[in-house]
Amino acid sequence: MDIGKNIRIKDIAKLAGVSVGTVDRVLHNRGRVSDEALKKVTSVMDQIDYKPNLIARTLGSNKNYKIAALIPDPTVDAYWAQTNLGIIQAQAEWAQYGVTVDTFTFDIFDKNAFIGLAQEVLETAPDGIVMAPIFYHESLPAFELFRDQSIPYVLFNTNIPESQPLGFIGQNLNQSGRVGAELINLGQHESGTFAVLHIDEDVHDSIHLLEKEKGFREYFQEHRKHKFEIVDFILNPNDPSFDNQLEQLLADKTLKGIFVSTSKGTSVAASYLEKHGKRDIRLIGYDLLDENLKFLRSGIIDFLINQNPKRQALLGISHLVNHLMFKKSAPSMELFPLEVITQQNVDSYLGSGIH
Amino acid sequence: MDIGKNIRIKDIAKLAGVSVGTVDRVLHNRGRVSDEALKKVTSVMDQIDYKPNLIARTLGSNKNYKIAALIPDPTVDAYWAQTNLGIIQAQAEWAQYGVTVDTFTFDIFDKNAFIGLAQEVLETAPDGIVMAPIFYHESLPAFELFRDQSIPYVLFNTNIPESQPLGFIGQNLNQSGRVGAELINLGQHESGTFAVLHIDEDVHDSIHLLEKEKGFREYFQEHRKHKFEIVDFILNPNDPSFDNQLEQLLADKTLKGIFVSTSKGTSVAASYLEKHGKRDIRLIGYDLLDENLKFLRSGIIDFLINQNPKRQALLGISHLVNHLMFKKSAPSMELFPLEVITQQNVDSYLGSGIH
DNA sequence: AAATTAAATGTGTGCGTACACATTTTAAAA
DNA sequence: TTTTAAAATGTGTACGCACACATTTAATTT
Repeated sequence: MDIGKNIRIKDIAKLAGVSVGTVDRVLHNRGRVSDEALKKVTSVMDQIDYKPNLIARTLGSNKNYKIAALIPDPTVDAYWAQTNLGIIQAQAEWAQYGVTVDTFTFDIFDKNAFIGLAQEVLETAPDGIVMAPIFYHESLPAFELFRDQSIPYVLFNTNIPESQPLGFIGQNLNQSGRVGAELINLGQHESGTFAVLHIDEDVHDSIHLLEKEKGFREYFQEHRKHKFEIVDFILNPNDPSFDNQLEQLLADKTLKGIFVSTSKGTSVAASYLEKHGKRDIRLIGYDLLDENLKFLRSGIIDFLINQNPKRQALLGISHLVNHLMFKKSAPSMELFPLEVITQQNVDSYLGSGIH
Repeated sequence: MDIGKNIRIKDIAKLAGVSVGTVDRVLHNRGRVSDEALKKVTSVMDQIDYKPNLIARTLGSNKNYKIAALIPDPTVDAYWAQTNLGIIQAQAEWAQYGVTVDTFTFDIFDKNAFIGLAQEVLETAPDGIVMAPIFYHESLPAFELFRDQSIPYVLFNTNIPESQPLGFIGQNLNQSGRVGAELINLGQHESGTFAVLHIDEDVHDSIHLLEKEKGFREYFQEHRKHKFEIVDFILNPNDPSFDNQLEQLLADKTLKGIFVSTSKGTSVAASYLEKHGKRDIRLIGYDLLDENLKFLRSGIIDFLINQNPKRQALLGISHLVNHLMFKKSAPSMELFPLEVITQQNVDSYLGSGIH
């Protein structure tokens, strides 16, 4: 049919017996077209399958887009370091298309500084923003500022749907907790105790963590026949009683497994298990951080659930670029698969570029 | 630095004090340039970071690329049906860029017809080819034909590295078998038997399957402390003794788990386990086929390893388009992660568009 | 009917690259 | 030195779209 040449605006104009200008006005409905001409053009449009050449469109406009990325300081946290890698990769990928990405980092212990940073971002007048809104209350006024300037923003890691972002990239946290529960439960036949550990310097994403715990508990309500107790810890490594609390937990002879809700906490828990020689306690945690990988390979950690922070950032930026540059709209919510990482498949994840 | 305008060929020409034509000749080294001019241009190139505008480049050439996809008949096999979905998605994705994908299907039971099909493909004079070379010997002459016409080809599913394709998309099969072994071994404390089942109408990808088995066995050689026996079956559902062989296997009271190496065979084995009420035997299989999902959800299948045929095809075509249209080269081998699918994370895989 | 204004339509140019072709410079032959 | 060929370099155009601007046509007003 359509082999060889593609249909161009010019072709439509010829078929409709009008000029390309008129076709252009119809296509983008910017008025100033007579009913007669409109009818002629739409009639042609109905018969043929016109697909605008996105390449040509983009070449014409040829704007240099500036994107701002707001993330927690990657130098003090391995999780956000991975996020940063995603930003760097996106930067490299889109540089040829004239996209620049400026990263703005904030201190996860200093909520109040956040809004100031948002202001600072605005002063650079970016064309779009990607951010990880880990401070709920402090993010809301930032969103308002962005909307006032009608700067589109994409969220990742944590969703705040009521802010109506252009898009969200992340995971279903409740389901993530369920996966954790499933993995910890696998092949456990005797009764005993499971522990859920939230290890974090701050409670900054407690909603985040509690959502996982909720899913974890739901799973057991639905699936468990035998009697199992779930104990719950919210631990701060800076708390003087931190060591004590953990040691006490490990002293429990009936302890069968530990589910750690944070990526950083995973390796902390693992080092305790290692120190006490508790290789038989199943440990489930989050993310492919170097520390975690070490413990996964040595068998202390049994499973890691991959949140793929790198890819979250990468896709967030791609989402924005597609919107700005190609005027292409992607689904407003992209939920990543809940990847289960084991000793045997971990390398296949590390090897492949995107994942 | 580089904010605002990007460096264009025109800019380089001005800086070097030559014309754009000369710069063009240097960039694409098509000769006809004096040593002096060459030096001037390369000197400028060393100082600045020129990145050609891929959009403009593509617009200029503006060829309509025709890609041929060679796959087994998707109407008779759910696995290849998924592959076909990937091709269809790629088709939709690239249609706007003037790329057409023609699918050529072959009968997996008729090896001899394959070379004829390859000939047929060549007659349509495609600009590139993606194929799943499941017939090793029959594929070799096809590759030769493609190379004679210098038509680039990308392989997926099965690799034939010695044919030096433009790229390969697939998985590490040995490691895949290891993952299967790891999952089957998880939490098994008593001694017993594990079975490896190759269920397939034909032995067409036996190398494929044996590679998985090799990895499976290697894992046990390295990890198992307790005594476990591995039994091995190569089954053909069309064989009259098929039922008997399977029933006999299930009669073994020490049987702890089954690892099925094929996607289709997975649901076949599952239906037997269901029929005999053997819910305690761990079953590991391949791929998110509808049949398999049913058994995974009902708990007959414990784990599925996702080969992601859809994405393999999708990426294979993208690889080719990037090569042809954007002259961008991707890594020549893309090994997908070995995704472990469970009851609890399966929906997160089905939901997300790409995975 | 002529003049004025508004509406409708058409024309032209730039975006950055690649490539064909025209022009200039240099080297070799007469 | 002039002629001729070859090498080097420069110029112009197409690719498809968007948008600014020029031109034409229709509707009002004088």
